[in-house]
Amino acid sequence: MRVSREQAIANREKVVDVASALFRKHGIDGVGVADIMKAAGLTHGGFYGQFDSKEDLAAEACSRAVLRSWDVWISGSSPGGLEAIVRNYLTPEHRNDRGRGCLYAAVGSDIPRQPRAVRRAFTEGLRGTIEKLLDIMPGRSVALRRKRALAMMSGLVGALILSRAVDDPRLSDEILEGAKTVFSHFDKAV
Amino acid sequence: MRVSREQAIANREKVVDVASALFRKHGIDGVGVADIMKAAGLTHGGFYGQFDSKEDLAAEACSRAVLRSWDVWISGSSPGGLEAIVRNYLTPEHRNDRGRGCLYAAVGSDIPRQPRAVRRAFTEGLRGTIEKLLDIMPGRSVALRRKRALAMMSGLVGALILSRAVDDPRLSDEILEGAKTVFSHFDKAV
DNA sequence: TGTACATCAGTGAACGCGCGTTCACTGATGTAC
DNA sequence: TGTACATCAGTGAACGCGCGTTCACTGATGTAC
Repeated sequence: MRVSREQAIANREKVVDVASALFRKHGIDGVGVADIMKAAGLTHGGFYGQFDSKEDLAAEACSRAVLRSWDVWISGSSPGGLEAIVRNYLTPEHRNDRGRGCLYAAVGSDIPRQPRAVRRAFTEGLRGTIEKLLDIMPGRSVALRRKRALAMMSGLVGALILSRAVDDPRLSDEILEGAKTVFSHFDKAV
Repeated sequence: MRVSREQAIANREKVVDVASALFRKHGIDGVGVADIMKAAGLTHGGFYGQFDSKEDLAAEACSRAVLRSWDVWISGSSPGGLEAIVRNYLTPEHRNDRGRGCLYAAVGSDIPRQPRAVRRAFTEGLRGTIEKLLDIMPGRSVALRRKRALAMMSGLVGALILSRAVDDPRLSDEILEGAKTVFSHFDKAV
């Protein structure tokens, strides 16, 4: 059943989109090629006509996941600056919606075990996000602003990961609240 | 080949120890029961004489991983207080040695996908660590000290996860350094 | 203390299952005349 | 514009493999006399 060239391109896009959500929700090793293709409305056999391997798709899906989340938050939180980013990032909604949330928090501790291409995609995404955070970070020198950007990134990602890992909803909320309070104006220290 | 009762108990301990390291190094879903038993010097068939399931072992191994890392760091960093904990936690050695490092950073983003018993073990471990961090955290009120403890925990775990995920050694070192600088005296803010 | 037997920790083959990947095939699309 | 054929996106069965788990078995340990 051949389809038109545009349809084939649209199908490929759909697969990457669906994969970018499923990988974040269930982990890269937690979803199969067949699951992804099924969620995209296709059968698994056609996968290797579009991608070299699952690893190939994972790298592309990671790049896209970064673009679809962080880039939007940073420009979308623009008027409020850093405080607005912290407020938008550390919400119960973000915690509960892994599939559309931050890639770094969703698969962070899996990445060291992933193949090179996936790690590279993650790294380049993170590098870009840090760069953008640096642009709006206050501080006397670039070096200090960069340190703050890296620390803030760590704090946000860590808080989201722990709030998702924890089994107790009260502790989970507390983690989000604590991190929100502290990181909202942690740039006044140091 | 029956062994003595003490030997059997020692073997079980060995399995939990080995599992606690392998789970941190390769992820809970990244090591098989056979791998663990082999590393403990046994064959995989005997596993179910000692444990109900892989999940059962994973929960026990997580509890042990917490006791063998955080409890030691907190009491071991005692004279230097918080600053010493930050300094000891955010080192290249800790980043490079996942098997003997912090459980929260090693498997944090996998935990939401783990069975209930494993999540509970993680949660109770984290709750205890937070409590101990709270005891040495400065601040006017308990509520503030608790918020700081939660935020510091998030910052440390997030920084270690990102420094491990990243493919570029320079960026990785930078993350550790940035977080160390900021979190060493972030309690002076807020 | 020594012997005879029951117990049970550990062995290794086997199971069912889901995974990533391959492949012969199908039939609508794209192209050449 | 219409027809005949080549192309190739997508199908679904099949592959080899590793996983968690089960089970009949082994033989040293523990126990009863």
